[in-house]
Amino acid sequence: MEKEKVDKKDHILDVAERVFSELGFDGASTRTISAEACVNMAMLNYYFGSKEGLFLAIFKRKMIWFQEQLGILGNDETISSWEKIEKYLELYTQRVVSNNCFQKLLHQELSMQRRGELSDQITDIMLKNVSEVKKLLQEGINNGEFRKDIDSEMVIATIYGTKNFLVNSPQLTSKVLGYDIHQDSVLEEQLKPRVETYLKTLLKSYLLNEHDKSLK
Amino acid sequence: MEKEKVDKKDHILDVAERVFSELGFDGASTRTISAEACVNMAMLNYYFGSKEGLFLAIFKRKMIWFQEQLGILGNDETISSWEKIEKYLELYTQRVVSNNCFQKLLHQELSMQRRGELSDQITDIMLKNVSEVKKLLQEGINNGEFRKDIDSEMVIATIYGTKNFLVNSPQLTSKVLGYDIHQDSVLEEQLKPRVETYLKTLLKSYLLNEHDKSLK
DNA sequence: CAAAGTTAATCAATCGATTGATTACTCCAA
DNA sequence: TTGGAGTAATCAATCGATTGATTAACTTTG
Repeated sequence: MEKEKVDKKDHILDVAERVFSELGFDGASTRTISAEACVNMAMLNYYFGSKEGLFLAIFKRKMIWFQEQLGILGNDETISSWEKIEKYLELYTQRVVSNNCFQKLLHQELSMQRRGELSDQITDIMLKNVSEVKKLLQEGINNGEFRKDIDSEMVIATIYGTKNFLVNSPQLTSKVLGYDIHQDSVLEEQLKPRVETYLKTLLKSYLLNEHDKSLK
Repeated sequence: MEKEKVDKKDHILDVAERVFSELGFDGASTRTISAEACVNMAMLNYYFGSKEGLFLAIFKRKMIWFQEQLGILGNDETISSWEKIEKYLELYTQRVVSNNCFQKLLHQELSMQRRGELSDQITDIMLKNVSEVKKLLQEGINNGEFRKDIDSEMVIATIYGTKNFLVNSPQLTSKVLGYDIHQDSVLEEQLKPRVETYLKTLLKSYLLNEHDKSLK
């Protein structure tokens, strides 16, 4: 019984996460969510108190997963700074493709100034990722691998921003690129390797010193 | 008469733009907008047909000026392709800074697939801008100014995406950059020139052929 | 049996949109 | 210049639909 209850709550959270990310907070009605989850509408309030409570429950569940992901970025001393950036880009594009629903929801909520409590928590988590990348970039500058005049913070904005633009505006992206990125197979086999290759090339030309570029 | 009518429509558009930006599309009710604009509720539908029509009218009004500038830029035969890109970046960052509320709202709407008609029309208008930039890039490739293997569509995603990331998540950006971009003065004097310089440097290192870079 | 889980029905509030009536204005004939 | 027909603009009132939330009755479970 207790286990079934947890499973059911989890199932609701799964569906609600998807519907919220598709329609936004206001656009996703409790009726739509409950219908998609095949549960009675009153169950949402029974389990989570309110629509906002449901929304918060989704984030709290995901935060745990996020903290774990942060640990993955271990410090490998055997590879160059540029190779670390490359590995980070591979990890990042992979994670984005497999979690693009939540990523979209996350940045939608991040761009809303209301519900400030929640935005602050998301911001803090994002900051941890940012500082990890900044460390990698600074390391590359210090050991002479990267140019000294690079704008680290802007580079991060480019990495995250380029991905967000592509994933968060699927209709526009699909038309511009000429294939439908709503399909998971296209996302995985077309967009992901293309973004990965592009970001590597773009950042290599910006970050690396001239004499290092020809070596690679 | 005709003039007053235009003025009133323009006044409604001004107010609606602000309210939409503050509350989002769903959060901004027609009642709120009409009350703020001191007009009867029915006037919104009388003038713009529907709430969506009102939103689109705001959007189209904003787009006209920028597309004019783009057209002028594309037809200018006196400057190089790279200089055109530079000028475009200047136009773009300037517009973003002075319109960042609405820009945020725009990409929020674009990231939701509901309200198909509205999203489709926004997408179509955006596509025009995209194709203009693509023309500039292709021109640079054809005349040998740019590298032949650049990914034009991804470059566009980087331009738009980098900006969106910065202005759509003001809390996060402010913490990362170390100054509060909610202040208009900071936005204008700090962020704008920094983004402009960064994007120019980034794209120059990616787009230009090696022998051209040293010339510039 | 009692508590937890689940359901259909319903609540008040608010939404976008529309109606028909009324006012303000334009324009042309007298 | 004036008066009235015709059009555009504006208004209060209200429509049906949908929203999030709640109730009370019912079922399952321990």
